[in-house]
Amino acid sequence: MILAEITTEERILEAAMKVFTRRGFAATRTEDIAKEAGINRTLLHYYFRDKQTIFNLIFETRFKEFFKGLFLIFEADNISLFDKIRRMVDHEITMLTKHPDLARFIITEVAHNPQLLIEYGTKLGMNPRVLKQSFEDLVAREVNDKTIKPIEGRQLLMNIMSLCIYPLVAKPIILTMMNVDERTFSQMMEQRKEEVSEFIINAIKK
Amino acid sequence: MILAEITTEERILEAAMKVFTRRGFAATRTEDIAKEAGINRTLLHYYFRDKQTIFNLIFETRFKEFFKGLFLIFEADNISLFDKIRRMVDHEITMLTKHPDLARFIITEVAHNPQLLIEYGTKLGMNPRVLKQSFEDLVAREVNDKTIKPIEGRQLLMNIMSLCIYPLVAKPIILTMMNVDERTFSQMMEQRKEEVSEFIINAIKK
DNA sequence: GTCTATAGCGAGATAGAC
DNA sequence: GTCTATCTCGCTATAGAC
Repeated sequence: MILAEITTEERILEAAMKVFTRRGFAATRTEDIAKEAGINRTLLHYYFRDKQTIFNLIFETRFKEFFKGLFLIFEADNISLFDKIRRMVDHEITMLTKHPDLARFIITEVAHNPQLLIEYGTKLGMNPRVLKQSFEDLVAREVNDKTIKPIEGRQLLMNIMSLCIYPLVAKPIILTMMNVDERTFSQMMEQRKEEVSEFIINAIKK
Repeated sequence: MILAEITTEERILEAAMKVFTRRGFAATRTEDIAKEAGINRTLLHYYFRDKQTIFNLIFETRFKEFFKGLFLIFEADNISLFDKIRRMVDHEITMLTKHPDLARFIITEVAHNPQLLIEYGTKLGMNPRVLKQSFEDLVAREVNDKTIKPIEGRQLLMNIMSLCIYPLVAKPIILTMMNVDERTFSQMMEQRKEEVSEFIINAIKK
């Protein structure tokens, strides 16, 4: 039974993850977290000092989840641009489909407090400029070799991220506007894993 | 001097627009709005009953701003698919560059309360399904005529919206990650007005 | 219409019993 | 470790003077 034990601490973190990610810091009440965890609100303060402490733990975890896989693909060597795009698209859509509120959470919290991005980015050893540069250089080489149409690396990068991330960020709007249910939406995202890569490659190949 | 008069009521609405759009309902304090307007907090309650009342007024205005132009383009007849795409892209990027926090505001508030989309959509006489259908039919015809590669209308629509809206939604992240200043960012968005249309058209044309 | 003062309440945090 | 009771504070909203 020891393996099956879920400690109160874990229950709190699990619940805080759900609630913070769905509602954001400002709209979350500690009472919501306690209810979600099925525990008394006081226990939050016993295990973690205060709301902000719990939030910081959650944010770090989710921040890592959001960025880490992408940065690994950035760093990967000896991969063609097209394959890199395919990997990025597949990874982003797969990850965000599993965690539909994650992108909106990271974006809104960073918008409210841009310092978070610098702080946790540094903490995780990310150096955005270097990594972005590696992608931009790869694109520049392909443009120079005339294997793809002229495009700035940073514009292409924005296009890739947009096509993967936006549908999940805007999911609540899309569900209503397109009148689809959760199941159909999942199928559409599944379909995008293939189609978006090809869409991008068709857009840039000569 | 009468024309130059700005009433207290207008000042409050102007301030509320800024603060709500930047911070969202939950993170906004009425004190923030009062400070931004340069007035006493009590006056908010004199002119408008409470925080929620002000928010509703602001949300309706901003909701209209976000959706209206797009729906007019949807409805426009006798325009080729490619031209419709060009118009949508130009309109969305122009509008969102002017109001950089608007998309994030609409998305997060709707995510917290999906009923808003139905309520205000109906109020403004939008019927998303019909309008989306008109676009999907147009795409289906072009696919059928073999003038463009096979693609579902709703996937194409998502791609268009993604490429226009995401960079503005994620602006706070992009500024840091790409190490660009406000001015450079504006230039990048200006550049996108042309490039995104061509990117999409290249992706789907035969 | 605009201000000061204050009521009222919701939410975070703590004390202390068990 | 977990609970009940309570303190405190910040924020919304209102009363009432001017």
